[in-house]
Amino acid sequence: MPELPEVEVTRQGIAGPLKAARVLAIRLGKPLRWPLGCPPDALHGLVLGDVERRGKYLWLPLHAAGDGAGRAAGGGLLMHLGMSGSLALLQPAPPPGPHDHFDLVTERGTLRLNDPRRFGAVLWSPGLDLPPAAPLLARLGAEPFDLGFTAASFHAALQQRGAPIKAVLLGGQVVVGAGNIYACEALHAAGIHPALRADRISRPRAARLLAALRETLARALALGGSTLRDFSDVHGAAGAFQQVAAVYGRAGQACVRCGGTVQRRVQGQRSTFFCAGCQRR
DNA sequence: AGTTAAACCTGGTTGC
DNA sequence: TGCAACCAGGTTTAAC
Repeated sequence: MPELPEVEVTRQGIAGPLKAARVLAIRLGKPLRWPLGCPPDALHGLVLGDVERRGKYLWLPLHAAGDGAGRAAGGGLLMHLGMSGSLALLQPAPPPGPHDHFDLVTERGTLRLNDPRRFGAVLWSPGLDLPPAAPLLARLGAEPFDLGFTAASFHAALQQRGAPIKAVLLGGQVVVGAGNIYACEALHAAGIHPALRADRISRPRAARLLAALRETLARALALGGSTLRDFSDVHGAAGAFQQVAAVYGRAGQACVRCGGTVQRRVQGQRSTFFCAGCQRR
């Protein structure tokens, strides 16, 4: 499910309610991508701080109760929603279903991860800048809404890449946040062919692509993300972006901009949707 | 080094 | 109706 907008919608839904909540218990379901990395009991009594997002990861800081400015005790949970994960904040929490694989029970509700495909992850790390979290985040590129990330730096990074621009966007080593839906949509909005080599994109077109990516992600965020199958926000509400997608999932239909036919092709073992009429190499 | 395939899983849809 | 094949929002790991 989740690309940056869906993860950010999730973060915004849980950050306020969980702030300063004390952990009462952990419940584990079937295995996720990695083991938790600590005994579940070790989290009892820890208190949640401000939930952060890095790329498509969520970071839930946890510190010892009554730990004012003293010890650097604690760490946090690094969470990823994988392909089919979503978080819900439940109060009270009903009995877990067959795809509910992680519960963080707090005094202010239960944060529950539902993930049918189990590509998601919940990982304890003593710090965001320490293993095992650090090596996972180290490969990530710039945050798309970071004001320090400019068209010039985007263009410079693209110059180092010989892969198709669609693959570069998906890879997340230049800029994070775009998954298959928003990579397709941003490229369409920018009028760039998905198979164009990244290092052949001119400075003006790179600027246009960065602007298109930001607009696409911001619009999706405003619409609560995309719900293709099973994504929902923490209150169970579906996103609406998929209803306004220009190319994603629209193979064979008319391009909303030029009237051409939207094509589907497989690129790096992922479906790419684009319009050959108005997306140029 | 850098790109491409395989792997991790389940479930829904499509087609014979 | 049954069943096989294919498809799906992601990322790591192994193989060219």
